[in-house]
Amino acid sequence: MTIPAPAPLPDPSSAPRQAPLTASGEMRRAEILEAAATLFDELGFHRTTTAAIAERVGTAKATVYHYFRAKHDILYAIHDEWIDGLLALFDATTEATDDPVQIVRSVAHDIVALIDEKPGHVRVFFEYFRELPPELQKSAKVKRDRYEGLVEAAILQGMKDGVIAWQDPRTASFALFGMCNWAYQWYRPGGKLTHEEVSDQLFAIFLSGVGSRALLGRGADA
Amino acid sequence: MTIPAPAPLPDPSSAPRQAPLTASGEMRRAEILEAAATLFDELGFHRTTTAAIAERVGTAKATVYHYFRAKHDILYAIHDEWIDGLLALFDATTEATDDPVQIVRSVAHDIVALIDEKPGHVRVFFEYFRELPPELQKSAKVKRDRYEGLVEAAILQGMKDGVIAWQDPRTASFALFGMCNWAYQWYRPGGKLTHEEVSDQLFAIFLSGVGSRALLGRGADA
DNA sequence: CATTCAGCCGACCGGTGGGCCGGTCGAATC
DNA sequence: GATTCGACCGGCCCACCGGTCGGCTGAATG
Repeated sequence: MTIPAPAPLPDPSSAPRQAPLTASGEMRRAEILEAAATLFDELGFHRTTTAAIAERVGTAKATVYHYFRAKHDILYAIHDEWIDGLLALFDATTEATDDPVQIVRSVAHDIVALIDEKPGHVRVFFEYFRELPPELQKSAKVKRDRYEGLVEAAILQGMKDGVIAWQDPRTASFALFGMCNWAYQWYRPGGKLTHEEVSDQLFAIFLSGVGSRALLGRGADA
Repeated sequence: MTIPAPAPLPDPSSAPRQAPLTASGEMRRAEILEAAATLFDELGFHRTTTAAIAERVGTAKATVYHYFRAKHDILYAIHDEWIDGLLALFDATTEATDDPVQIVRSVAHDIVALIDEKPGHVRVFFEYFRELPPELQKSAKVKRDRYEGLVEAAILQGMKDGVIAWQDPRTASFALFGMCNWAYQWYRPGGKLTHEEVSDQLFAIFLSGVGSRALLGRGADA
C-alpha cells in the first residue's frame, strides 16, 4: 500500500526514464531543461528551487515533476546531453579523418564551441557532478571516461605516428582537457575572442607551447 | 542586550572576524577547517551538515558556531587560506628570480603541490566559490584576480624578454591555469606520479607543446 | 575565594523546499 | 457520447538543517 518502494528498477543507467512524451510534451521537457540549466548556472544547483524552474518555464511545480522524477534527474539529463554532444562530435571527426593531430584539434574546437553554445550546461557538467546521487554519478562517469579514453587513445596514436612526442599520454590528455575545459571559467560568448580563436590558440599552445622559437630545442628542463 | 546585532562591521573583507582565539582555541579552529574541507570534498558543500563537521571534530555543533559565524564563513576561510598560500609562494619566487620562465615554472609547481598537499581545499576553491554570499564572493575574487594578474604579468614580461612568443597573454595564462588547476580533477596524492612530475610535465607542455621535434616549425595551423 | 572569560554544549526552533496527492481539462479514439 | 490518457496544477506535508539560546565548566587573574 503505502510502501515507499525505494528502487523498483535498479536501472537508471542509460535511458532517461519517465515521461514517454508526446510531441509537444517533448518541447516542454526541453524548455524545463533549458530553464534549469540557466538557473543552475546563475544561482547554483541548490539555490535553484524547483519552483523557480517551473516559474521560468511558466508552469506549475507539479508539472516539472511530471517530466522529471526528481530534481537531480534534471541535473543528470543536462549532464547527459552535454556528454552525448561531445561523443557525437568526436564520432563525426573520426569518420572524416585519421590524423591524430586533426582529431585533437577538433576536440579542442568542440569543447570550446560547446562552452560557447551552452554556457549554462557546462558549469552543471563540471561543478554539480557530485550533486548527483551515487548511481547516477556512476553511470555519468562511464560516458565521461569513454570520451576521455578516446582522446587519450588519439594522443597515443599520435605518438606512435611520430607526430606527438613520447610522454605520459594520460597527463598529456588531461593537459588538453584542462586548458579547454577551464575556458568555461573565463570565456564569455560575445567577448573579445570568438570560440574559434580561443580553441585555435589553446590548441597551438598544446601542440607547440608558448615558448618563443628562439629557445625551442632548449626544452622544458631549464 | 539581546539585540541580534546583525552586522556592526561592514567589513568581512580581509580579517576572518569572529573568535579572537586563545592558543588552543586556534587549534580547534584549524581542526574545524580541516574537517570541513575534507567533508566538503567528499560530500559537497550542501550535503555536509554543520553537525557532521562538529561530529568529525568531536565537538558539539554549537562549538562550531563558536568559531565561525556561519557555515559559509568556514567556506570562505578555506578559500582564503588557499589563495593566501599561493600568493605567499609567488612572492617567495619573485624574490628569488626575475626570469619569467622560472616564475611560470614555479607557479605550475606551486599549484600542483598545493593540490597534492590539501586536496580537499582545492575543490572548495574551485567548485564552491559561488556558494559564498555575494560580499564574500567579491572579496574572495579580489585576491583571486590579483594572483591571476601577477601570473599574466609574468607571461607578458616573458614576451617582452623574447623568451615567450607573442600572443594573447590572457589566453596563455588561462591555458596555464587550466592545465594546472584541472589537476585536482585527476591527480591523486600517492598515485603513479608525484606532484613534481606532474607539474614538470605540464610546464613542459605549456612551454614547448606536445608536438614531436620533427614537426616543430610547422606550427599549429596545419 | 570571587570574578571573569573562553571553550564548550544540549536542547530547541523555524523556514525552506523537495516531492506528492488528488484532481481537472481537452483532445483523440472507437 | 463514453472512454482514455497525457498535460497540467493548487495545495499540502514534513524532514531536515542552519542557526540560536542559555547555561555549564575550569583555568587564569586579582
